[in-house]
Amino acid sequence: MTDDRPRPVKTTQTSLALVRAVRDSDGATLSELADRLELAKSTVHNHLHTLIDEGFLVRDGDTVHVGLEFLSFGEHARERNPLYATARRHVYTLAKTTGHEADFIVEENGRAYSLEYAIGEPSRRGLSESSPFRAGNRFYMHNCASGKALLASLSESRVREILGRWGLPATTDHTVTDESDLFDELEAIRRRGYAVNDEELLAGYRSVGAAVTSPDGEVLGAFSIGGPTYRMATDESAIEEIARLLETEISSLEATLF
Amino acid sequence: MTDDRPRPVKTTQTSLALVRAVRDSDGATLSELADRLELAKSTVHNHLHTLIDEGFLVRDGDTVHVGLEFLSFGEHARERNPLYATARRHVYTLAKTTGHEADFIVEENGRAYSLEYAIGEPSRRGLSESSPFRAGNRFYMHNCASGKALLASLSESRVREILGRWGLPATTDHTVTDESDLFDELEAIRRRGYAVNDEELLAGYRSVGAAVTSPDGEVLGAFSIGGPTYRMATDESAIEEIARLLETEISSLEATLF
DNA sequence: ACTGTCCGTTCGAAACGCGTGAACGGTTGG
DNA sequence: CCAACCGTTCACGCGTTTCGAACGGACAGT
Repeated sequence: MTDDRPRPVKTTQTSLALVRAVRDSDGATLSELADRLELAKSTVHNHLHTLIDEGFLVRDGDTVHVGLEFLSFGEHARERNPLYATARRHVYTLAKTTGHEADFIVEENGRAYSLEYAIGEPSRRGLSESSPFRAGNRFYMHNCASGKALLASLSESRVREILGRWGLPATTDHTVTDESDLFDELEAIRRRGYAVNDEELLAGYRSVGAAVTSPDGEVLGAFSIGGPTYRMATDESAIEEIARLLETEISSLEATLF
Repeated sequence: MTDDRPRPVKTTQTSLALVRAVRDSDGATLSELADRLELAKSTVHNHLHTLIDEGFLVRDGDTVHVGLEFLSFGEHARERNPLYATARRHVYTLAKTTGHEADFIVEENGRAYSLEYAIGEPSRRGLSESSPFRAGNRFYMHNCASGKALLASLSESRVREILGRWGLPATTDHTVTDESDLFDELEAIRRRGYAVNDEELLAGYRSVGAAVTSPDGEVLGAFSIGGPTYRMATDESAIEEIARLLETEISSLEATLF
């Protein structure tokens, strides 16, 4: 499934690798990129200029940045999701009522993409302390609460397909990396109705997630509520309370899907 | 300035052309794309599969769509703008208080990109009637209100550079297509403090825009308020009222820039 | 002023890989 | 059961990308 059976277009791949590198380093110079990707400067030069010409990159002096042209495509992809407009509102109310962080994610190509994200009480945070999360973030399915909630609603064959494609990479030492352990947990999630992520994605971050399913049983996405461990209590009752909140919010959304 | 002095990477260009075609047709099949771009099916096949493999396109049966991978880059580009978080709130309040459509745009590479967009009273609209606008939209500078407001705040040389790069294409028969006419209008905009777009972008759409400038005179972006002609009155006083609203909102924002 | 070093840019030459078109297998509908 | 559509595969030849070396400009140290 991972095979590039059709001959991959290498040139496009290097262009995209450049764009990724630019985003990940939050702005980079031509030489930096040539070093990092082990390409000749002239090669990078040509790629950068075509990407700049197309609007996907912007130059600011000697450094290049990700261009706003991406926004048009990103918004397009996001709004293609029929649930986005409503889910968005639910994210805001969840964040506001809990005071924690809330987001709505969907599965695409075996990965979890955050379509909307909100913080409940930014006033509590120092200005320098910004969240590592934002809309558009891509996660693995097995190490975040909403991802696990989604997996629990998918068929076993689909889950195996996804795990086969992406594996179970560990991002902390709490990450579940054993496939049968994960299947056990998915079973528990189905019983409980919600999933918990206890520092499995990011040390010091805890969250609770639950999936949205359409009347005909199709899984549409998942909401999660989370925050730093010092604000998200670990005891059963606190978790339960958040889960209950999620469930009522989700069932009110599901009621509109007739 | 428009020259592709450095050899453009054609392969990347066709990949991007494919992605554009997919977005513009809101999902397309391989054969459609091959027809439209006059490429061999095998060529399109290879491009699509690498783009899918990278997450920038998604396949749904025989049709491909824009992938959520774009969202990550789009959000990155958007949040790189230091004004985005605050401007966003102002867009919402402008939309709410006026009941019209409001947006915040910035200039990049001589084009105007909408960073945030909101509708005041969606309840008035039929569900099928959705706005042609959304965040991420890219406009020419000369035929939208905020674009003209931005041009009016830029140096003449920069304006000439932009017009030289992109021209003054007409999108309706109200579009200003003569360069000296436009310069006259920019002068008027500087006097008045705001710009008006009277069906110059889109027939039946009217809007008012004004620019945000930093304390040291740098132009940071522009807000606009607009709507269908049947809701946006054309008489002087109504326009003036909206302009005044814009100005107070903008000066409250500018006050926070110390 | 001169040198060293960094940046991006240009250019010719060489090989690699992209683009092609024809043929294939699968599915749908007449 | 054939026709028409879809996406897929493959070998071949040309075009493009890639490279490295040389260039010019900006800047800092001496």
